Amino acid sequence: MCVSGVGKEMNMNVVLPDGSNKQVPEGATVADVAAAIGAGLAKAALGGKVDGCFADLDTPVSDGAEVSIITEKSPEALGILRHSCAHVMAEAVQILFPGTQIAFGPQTDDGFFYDFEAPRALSSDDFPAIEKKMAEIIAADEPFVRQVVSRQEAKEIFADQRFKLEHISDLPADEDIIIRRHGDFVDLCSGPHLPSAGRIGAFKLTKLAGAYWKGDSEREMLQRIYGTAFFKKKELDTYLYNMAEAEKRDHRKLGRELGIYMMDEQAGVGLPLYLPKGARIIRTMQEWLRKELYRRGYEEVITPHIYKADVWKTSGHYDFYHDNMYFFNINEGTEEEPRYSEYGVKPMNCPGHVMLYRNDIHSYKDLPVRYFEFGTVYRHEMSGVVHGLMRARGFTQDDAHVFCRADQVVDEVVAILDLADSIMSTFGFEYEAEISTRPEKSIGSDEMWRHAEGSLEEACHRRGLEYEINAGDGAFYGPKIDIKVKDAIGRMWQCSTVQIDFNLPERFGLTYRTADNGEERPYMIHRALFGSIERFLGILIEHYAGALPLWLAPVQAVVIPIADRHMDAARDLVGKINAAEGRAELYSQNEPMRVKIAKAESQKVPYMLVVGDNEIEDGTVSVRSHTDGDQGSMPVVDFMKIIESARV
RNA sequence: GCCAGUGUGGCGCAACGGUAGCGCAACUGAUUUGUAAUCAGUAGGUUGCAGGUUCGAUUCCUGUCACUGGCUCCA
Repeated sequence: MCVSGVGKEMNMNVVLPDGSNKQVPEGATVADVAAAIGAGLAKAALGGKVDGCFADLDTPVSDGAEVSIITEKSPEALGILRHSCAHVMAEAVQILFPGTQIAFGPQTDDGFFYDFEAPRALSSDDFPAIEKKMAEIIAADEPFVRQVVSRQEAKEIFADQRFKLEHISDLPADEDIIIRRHGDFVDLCSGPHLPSAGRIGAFKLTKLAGAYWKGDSEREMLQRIYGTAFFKKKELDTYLYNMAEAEKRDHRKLGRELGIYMMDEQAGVGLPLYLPKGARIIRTMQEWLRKELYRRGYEEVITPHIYKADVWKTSGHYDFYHDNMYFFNINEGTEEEPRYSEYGVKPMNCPGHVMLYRNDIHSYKDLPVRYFEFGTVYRHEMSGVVHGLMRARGFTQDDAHVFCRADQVVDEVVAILDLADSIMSTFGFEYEAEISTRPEKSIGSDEMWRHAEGSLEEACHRRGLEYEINAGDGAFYGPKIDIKVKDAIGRMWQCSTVQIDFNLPERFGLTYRTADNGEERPYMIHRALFGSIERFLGILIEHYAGALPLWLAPVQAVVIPIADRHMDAARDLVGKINAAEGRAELYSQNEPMRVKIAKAESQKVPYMLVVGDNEIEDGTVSVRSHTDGDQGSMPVVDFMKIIESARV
């Protein structure tokens, strides 16, 4: 602690987060401290106890208090701004639509939202009016005032706000109730908030959506308004620009423009049809992975797309997954004496692999058994959730099941994580991992869960893979590791999943022979690393904005003859590239070269090869790269090396 | 499944209570072309679908299907 003050006035000492001290005049308030430090916002401790909000700027600071400072640059500052902006929005909505019931209004990763139940349905046409009112509120620059009230007082204050009343009754009885006033608006909210609304530099309402009260689909649906806010207008502009750019990468748009896949209303919802280029990419992905899997001790299997309903009854899908499955009946008797059998289209590949395992007796010495399959599955997803290739009703998993002994689980999971990492780095992705643990409703003993969860964690540690714990979010049949990858606009999509399953080995009665000739149940590990090949492709398209790397590009090069007399030489070059397992196309249309260049560029083809008099004479080719532009000419043999280097 | 919005020729868009227009693409012809789109011409839609209101609807209303955003879901 520092000693005394200087000068005539009595000074006190406050402690800054870095441990240094600051002299402030006696009687200084939180605001004074903030000003003395030159901080935009300050969170001051009161008498040594951090209060956790910004609003009480006029609260005096005591000698020796610890002060933490939040400036506009602090990581939490933007969230505080946005949450405060949510209050401002709720205030505006209540003014414009008296009688509106307000629910919750938190910050999000890139903005904020607030849930309302307005007297009439809101629409985005109301945004300009709401934004105008918000601007007025912000211009008035009133402080957010924190207040601690009793439960009874709170109930009176929120007498006409039924969601707030419900929330009050959910709060622990011994807890103080903190409310926040801003002008005439009052919210049940502990903060923290900005000192005053005027600090909101720029905001914009972005979208209107429905959201269930408390996230419960059994409860009423409210209207949610999303917005975003920043300290500076320029930051908002940058954000909006980036969002617009991201939209251009949407795989649904690029999928059409680049001829990758299509949807047909007549075909049905969520059933993509792959055009030649899309098929090409998917096969390339599969070939790459197949080689990798063979190298890593997997065996490929092929299983049917449909099974008799009995299989699904044994697996449990018939009862627990019925609504998501396609079932049908077929007459296996005669017209006179019909005998109907029920079949189900597979929503997962597990039962097939389980039956393959069950086909033989297994020794403890034979384990692990690793079966993989590019298994196309169909799930009748709810109509509102389908989303291009990311969430379809028919898709192909790079599915595998590992049957192993308890003592092999960690090694197997380590190997899977290693493969997952290899995939992600090969395709150019960063990823996040999380472990989901035992949910409330689950099967299996405590012991099994402990071992399984411990194994997953240990495997992550061994790989040096950081993970978050998603408590209680595991499947009912076992814990899992999920790996998620970001799409163009920052949405996270689950790709890889590694799940331990206590259920199917039990239901299908899987066993292996132990060293002492006993019978033991094997562990079963489900894993899919692309997850869904289609989803992975969707993310890939967005990640590369359609310009796939050479080894994945469906067309690696287009050959452009300058005039008709160069056509034969151009055709020869295409043949040569394709003979070397490359993928080239001839642009033979009667168009000027620059038009062909333009078309190839818009198709994001990695290389454009120009063949004219000079090239034919020299045995060269003029190379233009999509990423780097005109490269001048090079001997054909040199370009062939580039193509060969991209072989899977 | 729920909430809100949208639905016009292959694609991207315009119009709007009075019998739909543009660009790209397509087709035909000309041009034989040297690094991001040559010129001219032709054809193509009863405005998702079904009802209703109206003298008359693509435009208004209802239902339905699909799509978009979000919620819930993704044993």
